[in-house]
Order: sequence, then C-alpha cells, then structure tokens
Amino acid sequence: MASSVQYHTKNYDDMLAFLKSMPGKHLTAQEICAHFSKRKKPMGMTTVYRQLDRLVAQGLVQKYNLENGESACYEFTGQNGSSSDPNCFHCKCVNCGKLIHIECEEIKRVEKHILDEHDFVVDKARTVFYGLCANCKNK
Amino acid sequence: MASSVQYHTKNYDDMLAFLKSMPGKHLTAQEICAHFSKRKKPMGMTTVYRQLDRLVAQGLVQKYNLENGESACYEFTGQNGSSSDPNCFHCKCVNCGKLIHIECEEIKRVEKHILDEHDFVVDKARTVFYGLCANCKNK
DNA sequence: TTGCGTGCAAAGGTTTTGCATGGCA
DNA sequence: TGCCATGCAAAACCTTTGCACGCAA
Repeated sequence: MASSVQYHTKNYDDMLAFLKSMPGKHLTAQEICAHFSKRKKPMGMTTVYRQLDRLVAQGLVQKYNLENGESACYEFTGQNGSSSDPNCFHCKCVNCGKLIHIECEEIKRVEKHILDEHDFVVDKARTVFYGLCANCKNK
Repeated sequence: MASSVQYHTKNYDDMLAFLKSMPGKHLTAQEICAHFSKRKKPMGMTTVYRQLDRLVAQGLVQKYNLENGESACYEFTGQNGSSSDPNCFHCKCVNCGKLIHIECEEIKRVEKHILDEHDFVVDKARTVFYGLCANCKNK
C-alpha cells in the first residue's frame, strides 16, 4: 500500500531541518507554518500537514495528541524511529507545558509488566505521562 | 470564580444517572446525545456539553482526550473525583481503538517512583498508554 | 512526459458562543 | 421575580479533501 515514489523536495528538506533544529520541542502545525511564512516562499498549511504525515509515517517525527480541541504537536525523534531512545518516556506538565524526558529501569520494568500481565505492547514514543512538574506542583 | 448558583434540573439528574449506569464505559458527547434523543424530550448537543463540563468541574466525571480529531470521551468516576479509582491507568490500542483499564500495584509503584525520583506528579486520569492490544499485536 | 508536490478553497468534524426563551428557586 | 438552563443557529478551530497547476525525475 502507498508504494508510490516520493520526490525529494525543498519543502521536505526544510521541514526536516527545522524540526531537527528544535530537539525536545513540541511544535504545532501552526507554529511550523508560521516559521515558514517568514521564508521567501511560505509553506501552506496543507503542505505542512502533508509533510508532517509523511515524516511521521517514516518514523522520523513523532506526533502527540495533547488536549482535545488543541492542535496536535510534532517532534523530531530520530533517524530510525523508536529504536533511537529505547527506554525513554515523556512527562508533560499540564500547567506550564514543560516536557521532561525520563529514562530509567523502573519504566522499563513497567513496560515489561504491562506486556506480561496485561498483554499489551506499549509504544513509548506515543505515550506521555501528564501531570505537574516540580515547579508547578508547589503552587 | 464561577460562584453562581447551580440549579437542580432534570437534565443534570438524568445525565448523571446515565453515566453512573455505565461504569467503565467511555462515552462521547455524541453517544450521550443519541441516548437522550430517545427520550420524550431530547437533550441538545449544547446542553450535553455544558452538563458534561459541569460534571467534570465537580469531579464526578472524567474527560479523556484520545486521538486528536476524534471526539473526547467521558466516564463517571465517582463521588469524589480521582480517589474512587486510585490505581487505574488506561491503555489504548492504536490499531483497533480498544481502551483497556488496568489497575495494579506495579502502576502504583511507578507513579510513586516518578514522584520520588523525577519530581513529577502524574495525573492518572489524563495519562494513556498507547500501543497494541493482545489481538492486534499478533498480526 | 509522468506523476507526485503544492496551494487554494471548501468540506468535515468537534466544540464553543450568542441570543432569545423556558424553568428552577 | 431573578437568574440560571436550554436549544437553535452560527461561529471557531483543527484537519482533511478536491482540483488545477507546478515541479522533480
């Protein structure tokens, strides 16, 4: 399915380069579009979405669905998808929006537990813990 | 803020009773609206959303934001908010959309671990593990 | 030349808001 | 009687799709 040839375009390069230059940042389609609107030749919203879909399909970019009604966020995650950061989960502060990467044995064990006991394969790249960060919980 | 008096209405009672009668079920605003359209006097979409907002604010109902573009889901969780289901997390299959409740000690420990070691308070109600369910992972 | 990439406009869907009316207290 | 609740329509938003034109190979 979808075996059509993909052309190599300037938009593709620029999009990938931009996302790569913002490691750990979660960008909305709008923010990305705004960035490119400062270029000589802006990138249309439609193209932004289509490029992002492609990058997600290729495993180079991760899509996060945050609060409903808000727009989805995109982040460059690596050359080869999930294998680049095998034990990394994310925590997002619902108050300030801060995103924290966590990587430790405990998390690894939970993943194994959910698989063994609940028969469910967790996709770490898609999973985000929501809550309050150190700063915000003390308010 | 929002200190206005709340009236006690039939819609409020019916909505709460309906959600209570579906424990563990995740219902969209549309499904709820459809249910009440079979009543003598249907409940408008606007009212459904407003009642749900109220119930969420009161802590009786939990709102889940799943995939973007899909509608949010609502679930009755208890008289006193999160304390009724203290160790419950959710797993959503990204393939078939199935939502699984998991509740066990292991999860409880992770929550504590993230708090102790990473200084982050996890909001279980907002957090969803994405991955593949038993059926879909064997394809 | 072929067929994917692009952009505009329009459609699709969910959720919110404005406003006049109805119902609780 | 006062004020919140309701419902209809319309708006606001994010995202997708149709279609004609542009551009890579």
